[in-house]
Amino acid sequence: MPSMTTKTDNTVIEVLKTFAQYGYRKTSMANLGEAFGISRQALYKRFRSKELVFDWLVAEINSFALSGIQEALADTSKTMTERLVQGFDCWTGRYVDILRSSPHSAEIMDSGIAVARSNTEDGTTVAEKIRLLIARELVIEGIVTDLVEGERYAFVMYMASKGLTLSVPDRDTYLEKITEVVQTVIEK
Amino acid sequence: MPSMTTKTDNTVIEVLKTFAQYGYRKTSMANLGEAFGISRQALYKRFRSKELVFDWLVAEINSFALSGIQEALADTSKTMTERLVQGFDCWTGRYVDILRSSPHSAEIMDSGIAVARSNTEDGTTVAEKIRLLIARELVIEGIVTDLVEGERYAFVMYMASKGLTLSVPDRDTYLEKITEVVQTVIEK
DNA sequence: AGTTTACATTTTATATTAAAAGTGTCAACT
DNA sequence: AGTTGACACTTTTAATATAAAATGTAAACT
Repeated sequence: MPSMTTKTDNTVIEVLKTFAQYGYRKTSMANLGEAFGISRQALYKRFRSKELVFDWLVAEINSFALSGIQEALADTSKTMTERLVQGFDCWTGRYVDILRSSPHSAEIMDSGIAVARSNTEDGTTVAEKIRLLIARELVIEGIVTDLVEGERYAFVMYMASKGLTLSVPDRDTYLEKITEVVQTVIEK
Repeated sequence: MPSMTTKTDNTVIEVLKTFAQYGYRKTSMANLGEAFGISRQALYKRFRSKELVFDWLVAEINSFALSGIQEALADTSKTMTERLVQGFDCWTGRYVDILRSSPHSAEIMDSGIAVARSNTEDGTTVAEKIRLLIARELVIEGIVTDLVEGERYAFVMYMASKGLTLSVPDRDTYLEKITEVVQTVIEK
């Protein structure tokens, strides 16, 4: 797991837990203050509204995913499968327990996805960015011959990862199954 | 598309549409009667309750998926990719438009999945049955060397299909993307 | 950067009703 | 197999008022 990005991360997890527990609508600024470990009024000095807290959360999750994938792919001491599994864990896996144990997961995911759609400066989504990173690494490692093929591989793994989040009961099972997926796709 | 199974199918689609439109809870026996093209009282002569209508719907969808996959895989005049795509369309693709246009899709899918979990005589789920059918065909076609590998391939495609249903706006896009997935997994 | 108390305002939650809609089952009829 | 109209009963919804909670901002203070 990435270490540079894990500093501010406890609050991210706490805030996500809060939204997951109450659902977006019923989460109050007081609840969120608790998640941040500060008072409601202090939270208002950081964020003018609940919506901005949520936007911040999505941005944090996306930036953690992006840097997590980059770190994971860069660790050439590990096998490609291990690197990809770690990357997918940073991207989605680490939230499986929180989201699966909540009845509001669908709502939270939906809102998150809506925000994440037009989230980067250059107009591309985070998912597209990550897919390109994976594709490049697959080319470098000689697993595929060109970027187009690499993006197809990344696409299949990403979609399977999405499907897994619906089927899997916890993060451990997610990691087990995403490993199977990655192996099946890249080890030929 | 399979023809033998398409006879009773219009009502299946209408009933699914009805549940998707109103949500399970707010769907009344009168609504369902309309979907069947009969009166409410006549519907009571076929099903004692709404729950039994829903169970019937799930059973119909599962049996259509199973026979659809079997028919699709049996058509050796087509390429393996075409056969698998047609199979996945019978399994999930054909419901994408209905479910995506409904705000109650998650609710309906959840209930459906719950029923489908313990649905076949031999204790296995429909998904497991279909995965085995695909695995067998992949072995026969020489795409994989053994059943275990075939099941892994089928698992990846199934999970990617699940992920697609969350990402894709309509059935046409689903078909386009599932084709890409199948090609990437089986054409090596 | 944070705390607490305080405030006017808006937004939800709760409780009580009466009206409406849905349930499940008749019988008589096509 | 289906229709319609009717039935007693239960569940949902709608309307209303009141209480409770959350919002957003401020000031004085650590």
